[in-house]
This record gives sequence, structure tokens and C-alpha cells, in this order.
Amino acid sequence: MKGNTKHHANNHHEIELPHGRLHVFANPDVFGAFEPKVYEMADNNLRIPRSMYMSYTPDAHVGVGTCIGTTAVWRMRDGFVSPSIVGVDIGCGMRVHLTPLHKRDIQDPAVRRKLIEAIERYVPTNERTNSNYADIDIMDVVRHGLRGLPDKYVPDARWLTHVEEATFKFDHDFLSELPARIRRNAHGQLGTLGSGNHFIELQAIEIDEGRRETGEGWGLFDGQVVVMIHSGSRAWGAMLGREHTKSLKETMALWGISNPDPNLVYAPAVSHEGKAYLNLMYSALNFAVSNRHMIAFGVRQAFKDVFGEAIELPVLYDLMHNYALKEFHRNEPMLVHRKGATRALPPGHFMNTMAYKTTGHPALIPGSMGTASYIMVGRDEGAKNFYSICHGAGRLRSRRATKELVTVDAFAQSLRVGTEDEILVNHRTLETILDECPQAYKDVDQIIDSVVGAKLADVVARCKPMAVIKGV
DNA sequence: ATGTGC
Repeated sequence: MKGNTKHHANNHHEIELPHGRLHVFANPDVFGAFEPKVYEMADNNLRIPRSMYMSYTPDAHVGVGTCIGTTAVWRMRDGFVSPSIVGVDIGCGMRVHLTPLHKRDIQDPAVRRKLIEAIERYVPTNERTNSNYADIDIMDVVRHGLRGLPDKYVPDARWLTHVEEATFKFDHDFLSELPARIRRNAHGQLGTLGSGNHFIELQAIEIDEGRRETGEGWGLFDGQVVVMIHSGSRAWGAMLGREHTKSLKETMALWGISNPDPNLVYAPAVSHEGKAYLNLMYSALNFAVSNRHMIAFGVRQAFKDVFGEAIELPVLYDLMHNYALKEFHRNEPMLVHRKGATRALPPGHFMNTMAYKTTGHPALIPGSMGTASYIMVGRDEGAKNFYSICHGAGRLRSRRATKELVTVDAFAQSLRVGTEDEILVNHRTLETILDECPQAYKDVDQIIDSVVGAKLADVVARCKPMAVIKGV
């Protein structure tokens, strides 16, 4: 399957597959470790007509229909949209809040335990539907995003401006096509964490010397405690994605379009089916950004409980890694799918939100529970990859394989349990979250090295976990 | 990822 490969400098590989060209950004070690199946998947995706561009970030791994780590671009006017390329965790993304605290302020495990307990009081992590915010109209949220939230839940203006997008505008008429049970099942989920790889972490940061000016300009300092949040659109996006994948399968059969991978579905962006999906996907993006906002609001309350009313947690940034966005590239409106890929715009780029126009915005990249996460910033050279970088470490092995292979003891050791710099976890036993252990993920430092070496982005700060909150 | 379901 893997055809001729042209290796460029800067970790950039161009692979000629039977149905088109795949770009891969990875250092030699990471590139060498890619499974053959990812090329088969890329080729199936390249069968979709009029593809303008397709690439893998170094964290790419096999997913349903399309690999996680894919950037796939079509022109708006004659291109395609694919629910399979977006994936079902629509709008999943990252958010970071700064604190005025130094890591020594929370070094005492008793303080961190208190914080974990307080956060769990405000952010439901176990039950599926028990939002603390019954007074928020979910339809306002999906229509207007952050601007659909009551004022009392917006602590300051930054919470509306330091985000990739506060409101995704779309044609609200398409909401009438929404199956009623999606509305029902998403009720009461706003501000809840979800499960799987979703988390809230308290981290201590180290600014990278090469980008100290950028970091300090953003309000970062060495040893600073930050809160990193990873969550998505919960049931709203999951059900929407599944619904449209199912109905598009039938529509494709009707149109006489087929793909060797039955899990890979797509429609012309201008068709009714394509437009319906795109518009409703934006409702899920509105839900997702609002969900992370309300999780952060809960975390802020928890910090006030522990450290007093005066403490504030300004938002650094909120951005996503699962979506399809209309973006202007190469003098044309394009539809850019990012499935497990993060936009990292460089300083001065016109698509940057106002607050980060001159510096470029923070690109937030989670590691795994026991390893560092990263705050990065895009470079001009990222244009060659439509400004996409990795979305995290990327899974190394499946949840099942992880549970068979890794012991609870090994997991505990990787969290330094029993030592004074133990990474605290909200779970009584590590057994319940064994499939999320660091051993389940690729080496994040290798992934970041690949991105930096490809000149797609620079590291601004490393964030080391001190406490982890996960759902089940 | 996720309404617990074909």
C-alpha cells in the first residue's frame, strides 16, 4: 500500500498512495513506528473526490473511518464534508486557566486533595447527567455558544475573547431536523466532564527559554500552577455524529457511491445532507466550548472555596481538535477537517482571535496522566500543513490491550505513588482508569520533537501534572 | 468519545 515516499528536510514526508498524496510530519523514529494500516486508511480517505490536501501529524493512529491525527481539506465550492473525518467526539478540545499560585503552594498533598474534592463538588465526573446549571437553556447554548450563557456565568470579558470561537454561527433552521432524543439526552450535561481521555489537571509550568518572551507576554511564569481541561460536546455531539454517519451510509448507497471502508461516509458540502451535517456540527461546537467554559466556572468556584473569594483564574485559551471549519486558505474558502489535530496559527496571522493577533494563540497539547503537556505557538512554516499540529501524545495501544498488558503497580509507579511528588488522582483505585495510564500513550516528547523539528510550532511551556481528575 | 445498545 505504501507507495513512493519523498523525504523532505524538517520531518516532512510525502507518500504517493494509489488514490493520492499523503503528507506525514514525524521525526524518523516516529515515522518508522507508524502501522501499515494508517496508509490503507489514508488511501480510502483519498478516494473521496477533489481532495485538496491530506496529512498526518506525528500522533496519528487508527480510528473509525479515518485516523486520529488527520488534516483533510476540500474547497468549499466543490468539496466534501465527512462526519467520519470529524469523528464522533465533535468539538472535543482543550482549555487552560492560569492561577496566581506557585507549585509550592499546592505541593502539600493535603491541599491538593482538598482541591480535588472541591472541584468534584462543582464538576460532576461520575454521573452522566447531573449538571449543576439547570437554569441554563441548552438550546440557547447550542444556538449561540458562549453568548447563550447567562451573564452570571461569565466572570470577565476574557472568557468570551480568549477562545478559538465564542459563537459558531449556523443556520438554526437545521435544528428542526434534530432527532428529539438528542435534545433529551444532552439535557443536564452542561459543565460535566465526561469519561475516557477527558480530564481536569492541575499542572506546574516551565517556560521554554526560546519562547520566554511569548510566554511571559501571555501571563505565564515559571512554577505557575495552571488548570488544563480536556472535554467535548458530550452526548450532543456523539449522538449527532452517529446519527449522521448512519443516515449518510444510506444516502451514499442511494447515490451509488461506495468506499472500501463502510465506516467512511461523506457528502458534497453543498448537498442538503452535507449542509445539514455542517450546520448541526456547529451546534455541537457551541455545546463543546460552553461545556468547557462551565467546567472552568466550576473549577473557579472550587479554587475560591479553598483559597478565598479573591482568587481569580483568568482563561489563557480554549481551542478544539475535532471539527471541520470553513477557513480561508490560498485565496479560497476551504473546509478544513481536523480529527485529532490542533490549529496553531503563527504571530500576525489574520485568523487569530483579536487577543492573540500579534503573538499567535496558545496551542494546547495534552500529554498523558503521568507525563508533560505542552503550550505551543504556531510558526509561519505551518502554512504547508494548513496550520495543523498534533493533538496530544496519541494512543500507543487499545484500551483492551492496555488492560491486558499494564499492571496497576506499573501505573502507580509512573504516577510516583508514595513519593513526595506523587501525581494525585481523584479515583480511589487506579484500576478503574487503567486504560488511561501513561503506558497506553506514545511518548509525547517524541511527538512534540516531531512537530518542532517540522517547524510547525514552537514550545512555549511544559506543563507537569500535579493532580488529575478523571471521569469513568 | 457516548445516549447504555444492534
